[in-house]
Amino acid sequence: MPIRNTETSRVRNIPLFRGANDSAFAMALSGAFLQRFPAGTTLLMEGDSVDFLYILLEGAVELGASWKSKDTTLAIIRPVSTFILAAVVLDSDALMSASTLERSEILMVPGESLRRAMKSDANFCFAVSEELAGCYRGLVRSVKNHKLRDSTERLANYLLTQRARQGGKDTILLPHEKRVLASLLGMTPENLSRAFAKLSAQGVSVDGAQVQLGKIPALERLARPSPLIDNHYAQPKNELGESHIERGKGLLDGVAAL
Amino acid sequence: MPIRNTETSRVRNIPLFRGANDSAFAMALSGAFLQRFPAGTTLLMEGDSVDFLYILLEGAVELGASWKSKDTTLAIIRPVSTFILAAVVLDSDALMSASTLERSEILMVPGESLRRAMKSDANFCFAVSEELAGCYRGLVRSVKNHKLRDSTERLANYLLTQRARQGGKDTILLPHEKRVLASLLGMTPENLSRAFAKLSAQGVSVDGAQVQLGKIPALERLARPSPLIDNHYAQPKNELGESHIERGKGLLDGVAAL
DNA sequence: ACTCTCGCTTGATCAAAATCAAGCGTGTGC
DNA sequence: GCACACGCTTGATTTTGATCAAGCGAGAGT
Repeated sequence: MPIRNTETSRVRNIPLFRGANDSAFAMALSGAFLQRFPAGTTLLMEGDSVDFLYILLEGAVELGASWKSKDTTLAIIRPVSTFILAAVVLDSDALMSASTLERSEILMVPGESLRRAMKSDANFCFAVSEELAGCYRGLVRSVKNHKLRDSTERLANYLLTQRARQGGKDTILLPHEKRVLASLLGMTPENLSRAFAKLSAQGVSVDGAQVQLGKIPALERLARPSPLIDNHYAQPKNELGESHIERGKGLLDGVAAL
Repeated sequence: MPIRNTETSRVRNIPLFRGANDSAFAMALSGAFLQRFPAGTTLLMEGDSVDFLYILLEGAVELGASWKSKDTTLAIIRPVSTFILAAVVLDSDALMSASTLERSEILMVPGESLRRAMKSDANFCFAVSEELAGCYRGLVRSVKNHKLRDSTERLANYLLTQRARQGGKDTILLPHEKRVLASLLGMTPENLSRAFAKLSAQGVSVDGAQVQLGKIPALERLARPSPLIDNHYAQPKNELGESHIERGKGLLDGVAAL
């Protein structure tokens, strides 16, 4: 599918491409095409060779991994963000699988074009480094989240993060099915239910996808959110829910779709 | 401490700098200095602003994190490799603490010089992107390792990875204290002992830092090592034990100091 | 030699999470 | 309407890992 002007300008304005010069931008997008996928489509399996950088324009995609009949969700991508950038830069195989959670619109940029553009424009290349560094830091947060907190604490922090991102109101909307959320938070759906039940002591009440946070102070006391693990300030997100607010000394960064 | 020629040429030859042009290399290292630290020195705490890229030339350093009086080891760095590159690229605060496990020799490169060098030389900047992508993929492996395997499986895979890296012999030497290893593998020292005990069924016997792997096939049956999680082929390592064998289509990559 | 410390192990107990097994409610398709 | 599937919840049970509490053995300092 051909790329329309609207898409081009949307992509031109994401942090990755904003600083690129016109010829590098044109070079990167040469051979790129737009594709639409229904929900539940597998875009990429673990171990596949990666030929394109994916840029999610609409919809949602899940990055996951599996081993010995277990599987887990590593991140959920929301527009506008790129994914599998690291594999593209190294021209190597995918370490994660990717599949659409909703009907999605994805711009597919040939890896070779992207790498050539990087080598032709140091500013663009620097932006790619920044993006990768942001992804890396998002993952560091994720590892800390998993190694240092138990499942109830992870859920409590997830709720507070969503609250911050959804405007600070005391009622939030879970953006995904609970089973997906459970997998993202590293637990079973059963335990997610139980974790919600435990948090009723902190004023949390659930009705479908709606969650009321009744006693924020109590919830914060349990969750102890930390800017070194949680990023409450991301909105446009990349591979790991990473915001580019990160740019700029001292500002908040990173983060954890989880 | 001034930088000697030997150090300069060692650094010049690591993947990060090999492709840089001479002026970018000189620019990056302008203002760099060499420093020696005894074992147990804290180099950096979580949340500190990061002014230097660290390049470990000798010794070993532990990257860790803590929350609510718990702490964990995220990675162990061995020469020659860089660490906290991501924070330097984004000029932001450290998400991990760093401290020496042994007496260490570290080259400290001012962040600002590094960023200027990146912007002046697209090839160098590309190498930084590759390095970051490798770090990122190492962390992805780490997350998979933790979310998909239980502690005994992690230990079994760790042993097989060490075996491969130490030359394939059936006796390996644990490179760190067991308590550090336990933290890296995401368990308590007590449970590490018990995990070793369980693996005696797979022919594993421990004597201090020496570990005999008596029945490799049995151990592999339990461990089910996967190239998408474990990297058996790394030797020179970066922030996450990442090897730059990764470069080059199709070759193995990533990995998991853990 | 003698303690002291320290790293490690072992056992007993406890807490957290996975698993197994129903059941409930809503929406879809027939 | 009715059956069915599906996502979610709840309870019972098992497994896994953490915590608590000794104890062991090697090495350092006195």
